[in-house]
Amino acid sequence: MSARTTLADVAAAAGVSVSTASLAFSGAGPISPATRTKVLEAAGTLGYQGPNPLGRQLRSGRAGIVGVVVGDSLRRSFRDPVSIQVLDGLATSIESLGLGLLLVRGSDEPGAEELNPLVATAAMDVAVLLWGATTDSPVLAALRARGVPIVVVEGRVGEGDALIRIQDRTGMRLIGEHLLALGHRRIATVTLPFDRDGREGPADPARLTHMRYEIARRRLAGLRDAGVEPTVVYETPASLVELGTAAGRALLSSPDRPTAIVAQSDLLASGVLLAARELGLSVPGDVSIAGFDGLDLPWLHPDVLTSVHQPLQTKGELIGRAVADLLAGKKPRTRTLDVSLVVGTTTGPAPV
Amino acid sequence: MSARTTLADVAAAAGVSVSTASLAFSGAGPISPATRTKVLEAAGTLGYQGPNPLGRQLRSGRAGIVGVVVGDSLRRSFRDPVSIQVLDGLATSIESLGLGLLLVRGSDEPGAEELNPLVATAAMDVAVLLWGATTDSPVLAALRARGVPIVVVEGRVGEGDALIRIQDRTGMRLIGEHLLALGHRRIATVTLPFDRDGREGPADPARLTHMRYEIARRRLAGLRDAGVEPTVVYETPASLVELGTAAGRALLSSPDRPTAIVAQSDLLASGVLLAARELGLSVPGDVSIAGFDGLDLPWLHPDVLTSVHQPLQTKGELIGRAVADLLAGKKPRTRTLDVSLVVGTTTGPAPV
DNA sequence: AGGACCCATCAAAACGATTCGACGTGCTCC
DNA sequence: GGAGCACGTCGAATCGTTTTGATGGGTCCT
Repeated sequence: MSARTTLADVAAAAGVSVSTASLAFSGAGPISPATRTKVLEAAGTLGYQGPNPLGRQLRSGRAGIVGVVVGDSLRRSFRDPVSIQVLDGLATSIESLGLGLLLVRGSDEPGAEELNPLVATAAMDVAVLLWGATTDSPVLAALRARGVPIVVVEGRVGEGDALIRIQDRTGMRLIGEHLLALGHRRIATVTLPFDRDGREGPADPARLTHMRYEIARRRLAGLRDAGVEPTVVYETPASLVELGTAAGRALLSSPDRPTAIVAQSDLLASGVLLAARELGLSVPGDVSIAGFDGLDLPWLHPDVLTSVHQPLQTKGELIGRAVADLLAGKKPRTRTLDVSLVVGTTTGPAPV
Repeated sequence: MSARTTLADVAAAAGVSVSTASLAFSGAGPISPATRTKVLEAAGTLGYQGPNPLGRQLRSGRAGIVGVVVGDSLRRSFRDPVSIQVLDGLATSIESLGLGLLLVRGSDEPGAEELNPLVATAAMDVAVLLWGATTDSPVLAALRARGVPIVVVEGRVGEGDALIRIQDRTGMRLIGEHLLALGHRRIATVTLPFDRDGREGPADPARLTHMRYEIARRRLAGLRDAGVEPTVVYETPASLVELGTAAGRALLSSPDRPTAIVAQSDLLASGVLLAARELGLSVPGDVSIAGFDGLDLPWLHPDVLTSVHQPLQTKGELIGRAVADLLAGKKPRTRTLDVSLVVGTTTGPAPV
């Protein structure tokens, strides 16, 4: 018990060489069933639990680990069911590849104050940047310097990184067209953060010109693609219900109240919906509300959000496939997933 | 680029021995500032990004990784904010120890159909079983066979495992006393799963006798400690809002409607609350509702659940400390965290 | 001036496995 | 009956680092 039993011990006990014992476990290479069972029996009596992963890893040069870099606080990152579902798909996907999932907090502050040392030192064969990596992210730089292959999700991709994303611009265009067809003309939008400075409130034109995060930018552009010019672009610092509620209160109690509000996430949209209920407004009678992501939010009952569904589970699996491709030495590619508009109970004809 | 540069290369370039180069990086042992910078410069020009973790790990015998075993599906496990917050606390805590967090799916089906191979093969220095491990869990058995030190959270502990838990029995007693003091006599309870068979609905006495999961058992016992004998014990297969709603509908539309409902989690309680609203019942006028965990649920606005607060973040940190202790070779202990009753807007005097 | 230290450096031995090439067998085929 | 072949086994090298014990030169003390 004190000194862990090693493959050499097992080999000695079984009366074979270390290499043969190794073959008995790995199954690679020819070995007679007789010796194989002999080795396995010896392992059994010695309480040997299979080859030490550390030794195997060093020799093979592979850690068997995929580093998943999430936002600086897990609590904040995982408060959004979107992340969870993607992570779930990813986990099952890479598990079937025999890989483990290392969770790495990684602030992408370009000030590079203090980079999580794990990013630089932890053993990982591939890294997945789960949200909106920006090109100036120090995490990205550190990983690239280490030569770790990178999969970026919904961000801006650098040379040689794989990218997985959805058609969010198209999705938003669909919502815009849907609302226009219903006769809406005064449409406001509640957006995801433009930048990491935590700004909250209506964005002035100047702020709209340089948006750091791709997601907010693309989704806003999608709305414009439909020909919708939002009366107000209300920015939030995170995708949280309470921030949606705050935005909803502000937008819905203004004198020139919009007839429709499009939020860039379902969590924000549900906040807006709660604000509308709170103000005694009928949805969609007085105001239509649409979101993005296609989450299942039971506590919104009996309402069902009109939203753009993205295949979150599939997204995770696709990330897993990208990981496998990179490990196999294939060239990194960009894959874009389809989305679909699903009309719920929260959008209807514009009030006359 | 093809063959990764190694410490030996750096040493050669700097004109020193490998051991000296190692010292330059690790900082252990004496080394002159001059040679140190010389080595670091050589590393810089060669693009060497510090010692290969795999080599270091093999030599030191430590992977620098804590395996966190969660339920069989991340999506289901992390749907509850409770888990997220604990994980967040744990992540920051072990990060400060310089350790990484390996997420491992682990079904604890005692049938042992197919154990996640990661449990048996992945490199980890300590394992944390995040929810309600039962003593017959094959995951537990596999880890113990490997000789991996184990921290169990809210489960039944085996010999030699550390255990972190909260005073949930006391917490439930507090809720029971609170309701009794308000004059409630017909009190029903909505519970977490007793077992993993997915049963849903009122539990008959037979079922109450063998409850596999500690949490449900202890929380139910706490209510009884207060002298409350629930009129109905409504079991749910998971801590989900919609299951709470279903339970609430059933309990609140029955002829001998209870005047108070205690749920074993805030998510369940909020579901019950939604059901009450749906049925047009006044809370707490017609029925009082209490939960457990102390979550911040903004979408319940303007209601605030009466609940027992448990220090989730602290819990995560405490798990981290237990991990550190085990790594330092200290003897595993059991730590129990305090809880406190926080009265919200959802409980009031029993209707006359 | 000589001996006792001390400090920086180095060589070599782990750490635990995988894998390549070599080496015997025992068999088949001509 | 001899040459060739396939199969199973083994020895040795290798992965990249850390760490221990030894070595050498310099400094300080007596």
